[in-house]
Amino acid sequence: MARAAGVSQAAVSLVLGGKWHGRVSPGKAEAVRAAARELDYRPNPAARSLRLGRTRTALLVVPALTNEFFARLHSGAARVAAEHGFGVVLYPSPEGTGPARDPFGSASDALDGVIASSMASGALAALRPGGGLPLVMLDSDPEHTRASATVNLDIADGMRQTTAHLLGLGHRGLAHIAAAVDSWTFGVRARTLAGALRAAGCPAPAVLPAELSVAGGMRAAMAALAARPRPTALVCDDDLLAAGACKAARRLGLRVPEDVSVTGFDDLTLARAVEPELTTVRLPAEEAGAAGMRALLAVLDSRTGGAVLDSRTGGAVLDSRTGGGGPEGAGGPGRTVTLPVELTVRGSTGPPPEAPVRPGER
Amino acid sequence: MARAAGVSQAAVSLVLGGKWHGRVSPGKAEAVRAAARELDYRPNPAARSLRLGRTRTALLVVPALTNEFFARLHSGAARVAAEHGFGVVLYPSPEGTGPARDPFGSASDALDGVIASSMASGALAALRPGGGLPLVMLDSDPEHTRASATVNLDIADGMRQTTAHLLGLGHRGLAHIAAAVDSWTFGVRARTLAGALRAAGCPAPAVLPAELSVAGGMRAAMAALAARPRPTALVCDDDLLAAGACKAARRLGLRVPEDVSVTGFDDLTLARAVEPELTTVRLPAEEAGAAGMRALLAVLDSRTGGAVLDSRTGGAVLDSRTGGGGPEGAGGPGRTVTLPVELTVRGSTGPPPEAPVRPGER
DNA sequence: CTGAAAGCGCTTACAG
DNA sequence: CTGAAAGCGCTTACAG
Repeated sequence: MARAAGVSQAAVSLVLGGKWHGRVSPGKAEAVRAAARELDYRPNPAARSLRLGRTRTALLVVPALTNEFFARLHSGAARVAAEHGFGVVLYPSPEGTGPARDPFGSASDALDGVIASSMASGALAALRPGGGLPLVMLDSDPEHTRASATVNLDIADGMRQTTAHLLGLGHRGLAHIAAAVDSWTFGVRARTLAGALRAAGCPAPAVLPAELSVAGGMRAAMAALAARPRPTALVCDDDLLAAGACKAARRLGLRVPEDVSVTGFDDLTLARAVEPELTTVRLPAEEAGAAGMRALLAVLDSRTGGAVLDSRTGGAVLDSRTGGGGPEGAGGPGRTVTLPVELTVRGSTGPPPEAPVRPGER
Repeated sequence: MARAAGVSQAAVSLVLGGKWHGRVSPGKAEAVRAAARELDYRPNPAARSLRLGRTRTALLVVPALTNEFFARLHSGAARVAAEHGFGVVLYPSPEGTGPARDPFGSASDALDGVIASSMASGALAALRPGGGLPLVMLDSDPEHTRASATVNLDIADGMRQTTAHLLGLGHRGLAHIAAAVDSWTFGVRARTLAGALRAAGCPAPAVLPAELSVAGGMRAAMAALAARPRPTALVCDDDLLAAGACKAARRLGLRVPEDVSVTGFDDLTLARAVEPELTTVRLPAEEAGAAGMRALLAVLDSRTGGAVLDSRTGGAVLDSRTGGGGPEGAGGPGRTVTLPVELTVRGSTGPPPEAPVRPGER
């Protein structure tokens, strides 16, 4: 551009790249900037990528973007990426929670790194980015060693809060409407619920596997509520399942929460649309996406000696983190960050029938 | 790659590009393919883009991906894109339905084309892709001349079906819970509803603007239901608003549909999660996204003399279209395609109180 | 049919 | 401080 527009040739690169001090005279630099402004010049990213060997592009692998949780996750990741001149490409996964098959076989862009969230257990092996691409795992088993960093939500604590809330209300007979998805995040929910009940001296929960949808939750809850003695609370792995559980109760002539309490997970828009509104664990999805992207950028930065972040932001990645990520921030290579979650109590839970809260028990 | 792996140099390009017949001997061609398989070779897309001047990347501009409608739209567009070796990048728009400010100022990839959906009226002017990038509009004013093609949903027909359904049940006093978003799609809904009621000799509907959310719908519906005579049906621009309207009714001690009927638009997951389930217009969002991408690919193809599609699929774009796009298919340059929509009747509508359906009136 | 070369637009050493 | 050049990995004319 500047060849025609003003002054020299590749001084443009130096000036626009911000590394001209002591290499280009101030007058020339200003001329370059003026010309760039004038022509609305933008460096060709393909040429840039070819030269640099980096693409400023991250792949985000999620089970399904039509799930609001993952849409929020994407939103947070894309925001942070954009702040640093990065793009996000989504693995075009088919509908459903199936794992990605071969994200790297598609004609996608070349990638600088990968962020994968909530993958099914078996899908980890399939994640084989060639050439040692940095991989950040979200909502996944921190023991997975392939990951440069892991950003998790405190799923276990969310389930503990849920259980404590129900036990505090006086419930003893719980059923678990469990997502029929073989992933770490749902495994934690099941184990934590079972463990908390055991610790409280309650009977083990009935476990009803459910397809991850409103209809699936309804079917599983119908079965759960047919058992005798009937459970007084249904702990659902997800708000969709919880909405379905509420429908099942109503269909059976039971009132929520008077006859049966229902809890969810996620705090989707849906949680406040249904009646009664759902008691659910709010998961900071957008923050998780943002933290995941920050962690990836940090890994990239450390591998290139600061080239990733400095070129645009002066390396402020770790300063702009969303609070709550623990004292160490969004996580450097190999680290695991766990974001706190919080139970939001709404109308779908109450004391069990014929068993009012005993004073002193919370 | 093949330099080290097997035979010649740029014969690789010919062979892998599928244009080697009569230019490379069959033996060599096979050797190249074997080597490529062996090394899991993939051409560097940056180099390819630099050379070709095309990036096989489309920008999808939507108000907010956390809205399920747009997530589905994206899903359809991404699927078709992937089938043709294209990528989709999303404009990283902030939450909310605000228009995109400057999709092209970001450090995004270079683009081959743009698909924009449901933009606010004022946002059209801001859509200024440099260099005459092809633009496909979705769910937008077909009069907008900047677009190479337009893919619409038959919003007007959906509203007519809704109105006919309610009038058929005996309703005469309708209120319109209208999304407070200045876009073509919501303008059509308002005009069509008003027109249909006028044509039927009914009073004009009260129009209550509402923020596009459950809470917004609830607030507007509370106001609508405070009017006297009270409307017997609330026509909502969106399922979120409809869910809010149901909550408002319940809060006022009114039953849905016995005391007041409620209709929505979109057929989101939410529509079947609430109780009663929503009567709503199902919008084929994924098909619209797919048709939009097909239209864009067709434009690109015509501009490059077939290079876009032939290289991978033999130009089968227009053959693989989802049915229902009208006799002309997904649309060539400058054309408008309108996808049909269908009212889905569920539990949130019924006869008005004290006005049973008169026999013969549908 | 085969091979050597040009050139897409950048960035970064490398001589002046 | 300035300028001319190399080279990232492709694709496509262009001579043999």
